[in-house]
Amino acid sequence: MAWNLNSDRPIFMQLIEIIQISIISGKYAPGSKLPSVRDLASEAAVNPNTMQKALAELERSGLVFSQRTSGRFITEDVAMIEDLKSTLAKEKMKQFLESMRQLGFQKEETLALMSKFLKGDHS
Amino acid sequence: MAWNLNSDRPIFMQLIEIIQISIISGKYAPGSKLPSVRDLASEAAVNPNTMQKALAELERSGLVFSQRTSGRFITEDVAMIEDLKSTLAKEKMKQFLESMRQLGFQKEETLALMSKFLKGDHS
DNA sequence: TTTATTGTATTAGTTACTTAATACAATAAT
DNA sequence: ATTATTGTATTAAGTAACTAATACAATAAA
Repeated sequence: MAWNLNSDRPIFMQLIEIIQISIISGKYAPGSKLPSVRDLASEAAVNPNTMQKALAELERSGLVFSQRTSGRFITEDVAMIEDLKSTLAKEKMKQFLESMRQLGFQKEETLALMSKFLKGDHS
Repeated sequence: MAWNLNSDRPIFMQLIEIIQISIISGKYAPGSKLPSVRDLASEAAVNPNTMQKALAELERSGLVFSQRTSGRFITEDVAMIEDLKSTLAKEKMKQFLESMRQLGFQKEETLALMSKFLKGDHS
C-alpha cells in the first residue's frame, strides 16, 4: 500500500480514500480481514487514533465491519463495492469537468484535450 | 464571484485557486485593479488576514502585485496567465487520470467513460 | 493640509486535527 | 486458566488555520 499522505487535507480523510481504493482494487478482498488498527497505523505512520477515526467512518458507511476482538473485516457485499467504484468514478469525472469548465474549457474541448494529452502531449 | 468555501481544505488555499480562476477567466483583466483586501475578505466572508495570506501567495508567484496604497493589480503579462491556464489544465488532467487509474480504469477506458458520461449517462 | 483608503503587521484567542500515553473489556490463542 | 490481541475510549499536549481587534506607514483623494 502506498500511504502517500500530505498536509493539504486532513490525514484521516486521506486514509479513508486510500483504504476505499484498496478495497475497490481488490487489495483487500470482500470478506477478508484487515490488519489491526495498530498495524495499519504503524504502516501508514500515523497515530492509531487517526487510523481509528478513518476506520470508524468506513464502518459508518457500511464498507467494513468490526468484530469486538477478532478484528475488522471488509464487507462481503460485492455490489456495494462495485457501487462505490462507480460512484467515485462519476464524482471524479464531474469534478474534473467542472474544474476544466472553470478554466474555460467546454466539455468537448476537454475531451479533445484529454485525447491529445493521452497521445503523449506533455509539452 | 462564487466564493464557495468548504472545510475540506485550508480556506486560504481555496481562495488562491478561486482568484486564479477569476484571473484566467478574465473576470479580473490583466493590469486591472483588484478590490481591496478588506473588500475581498468581506465578499468572501473570511477574515482579512486569511485573504491577505492568499493574496501574498499570489503575489509571490507573480500573478498579482501590490502598490503600497493605490491597491493591488493583476499582472499585465498575458503569457503568464496563459501559462497558468495551461499548467492548471494539465495538472487537473494528470490528477484525474491518476485517480481513475487507482479506481481501476486504464487511460483509454477513462476516455471512453468520459465520452459516455458527456452523452448524458448519469445513471 | 487634512482625511480616507491602502497594504501590512502584531497579538491574542478559538477550533480542528494530530499525536502521545494509557486504559479497559472482550475474546482468540496458548 | 492464563496470556495476548482486538476494538474502543479517555485525557493531555502540540500544531496549524482561522478569526478578531487593532495599529501603522504610505499615499491617493478631498
